[in-house]
Amino acid sequence: MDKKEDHFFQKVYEVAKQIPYGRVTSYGAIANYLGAARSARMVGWAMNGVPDREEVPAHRVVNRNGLLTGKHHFQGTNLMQQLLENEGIQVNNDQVVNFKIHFWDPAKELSAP
DNA sequence: TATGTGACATCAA
DNA sequence: CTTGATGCCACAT
Repeated sequence: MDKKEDHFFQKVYEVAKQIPYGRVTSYGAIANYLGAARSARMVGWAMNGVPDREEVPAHRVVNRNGLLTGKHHFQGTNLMQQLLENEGIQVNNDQVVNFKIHFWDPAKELSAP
């Protein structure tokens, strides 16, 4: 029957988990892919509510400017940056270098099955 | 039910 | 150029 469920958060987790290695995306891009372009904030909110069984690489999700706005939510002070650099992504001053080069657009890469 | 909040995005001055 | 303010939607209390 009609079970709405939190398909919003669920979808965010799904998309985030589909982010390929060495790539990054923006909250707005995910929100746009979900059809809630104006709910970019909800994407970040979903990250804050990531269930333990959901392994979501939130460190691969940054804001529109490629700035690691959510790094404060990670353990340590620069864990998010370290994770990104560990994947070959250059980060300078809490900002992703060549962001558009590493940018991964779900609406384009996933582009509807 | 109403109020507050937030890991964004966009515009204006 | 920088800073401020607003909109937005879903969740929490």
